Amino acid sequence: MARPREFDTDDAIRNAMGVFWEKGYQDASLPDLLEGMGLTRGSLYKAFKDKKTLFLLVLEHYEDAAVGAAQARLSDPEIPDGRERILGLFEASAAVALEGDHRGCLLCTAAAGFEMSDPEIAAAVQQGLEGIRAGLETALRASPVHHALDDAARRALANVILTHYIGLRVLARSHLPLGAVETSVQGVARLLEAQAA
Amino acid sequence: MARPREFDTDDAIRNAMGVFWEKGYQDASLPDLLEGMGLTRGSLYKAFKDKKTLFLLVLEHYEDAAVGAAQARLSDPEIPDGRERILGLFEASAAVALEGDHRGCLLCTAAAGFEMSDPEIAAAVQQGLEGIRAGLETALRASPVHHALDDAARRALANVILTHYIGLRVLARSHLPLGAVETSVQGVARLLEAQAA
DNA sequence: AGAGTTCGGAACTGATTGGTACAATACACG
DNA sequence: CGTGTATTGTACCAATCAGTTCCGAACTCT
Repeated sequence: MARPREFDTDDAIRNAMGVFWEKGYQDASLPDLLEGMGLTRGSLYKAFKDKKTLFLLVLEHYEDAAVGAAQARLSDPEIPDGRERILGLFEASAAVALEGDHRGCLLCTAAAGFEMSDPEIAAAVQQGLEGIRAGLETALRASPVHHALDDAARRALANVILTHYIGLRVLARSHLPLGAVETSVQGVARLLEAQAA
Repeated sequence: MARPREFDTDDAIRNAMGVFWEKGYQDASLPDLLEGMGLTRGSLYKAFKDKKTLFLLVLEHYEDAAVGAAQARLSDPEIPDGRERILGLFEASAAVALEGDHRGCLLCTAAAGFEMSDPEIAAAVQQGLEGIRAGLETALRASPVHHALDDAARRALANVILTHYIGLRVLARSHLPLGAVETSVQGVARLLEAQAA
């Protein structure tokens, strides 16, 4: 009955994700978003209400895309040993950083920022990180060394690996030449070498 | 020759550290700082030039105080086994978080933020984190299991533990009830259990 | 006591923040 | 081919940002 939208909503969210991913929630200004999304103020506020709502949509999309990809890798049946799936995830994370992609992980960056004082954003970030942890637990179930762990122990180990993942992603973002990114895979290997309790 | 300053510079920096620690560099507004430091705009700019310079002084102070305390713990001769020193550091970090102190680590928060695009801030943060790593290496030298490691292997292990430390501190700040803070000590214990290469 | 300086505090600046109001526009439907 | 409706783009808004200016007050030294 009226004029149709000139842009694709999903495209816009994808582009917004790029901006938020690079700059973080607070440091992505509205002009930044408008340029990255290729639309104007009026369109953005009509379609997405406000900056925070847009960010929540972006987090949702990130969870579908990036977290989903990680989960797929962590449950890949073509790699029978779950330990190798986890190592592969860390290798890939380190590799993109070493290739010059210093965006890190959108969720990890958000977790370190002041925007966590907003309960809705905090809930979305928590959900995403729990998705990664769930993927890690799936992989641990497929590890010959760890599959016999009880639920609590498996969850604890997944938490440890998740902590390591966050540290790696923060360091990847920081541009700091500490060498920790390069040796991160050794670290996870070390975590997985240790025998179950 | 003139009117003396009504505040102590070191006190002011300490108070500024409190504000930056809680809110982060970007999110600490000038009114926040003025209130926390108990002085007015004119005084602040006369004494500290600008916000960034003040933050660099705060980072310096943090390195002396917090990083210094960590290093002291990591080289404490009363704990002969360096592994226990490291575990103690993580226990303490987790404990303050579980007691409700969600400030995390000033350096780790800064490392995850956009302020790292400033080279002076990045350099100061790097120096602080390298201080922590140096402390970890010192402790590893006092570990019966690890003291025979060559320099590269010890440094790699220290990097791994540092990565874990950053992840823990970010999670402590995030308020997320992921359970990773509670089990973090297990994680480091796991890292230290593994035999040397 | 008087001269010389520095400090403290408030008013102000220009830029930028996220968000809104509204008019012009372009399309779908009848 | 017009009418109605949703989108678009621009101009605007108040609030806040870091930083500056300036004058009166307070103190030290002679």
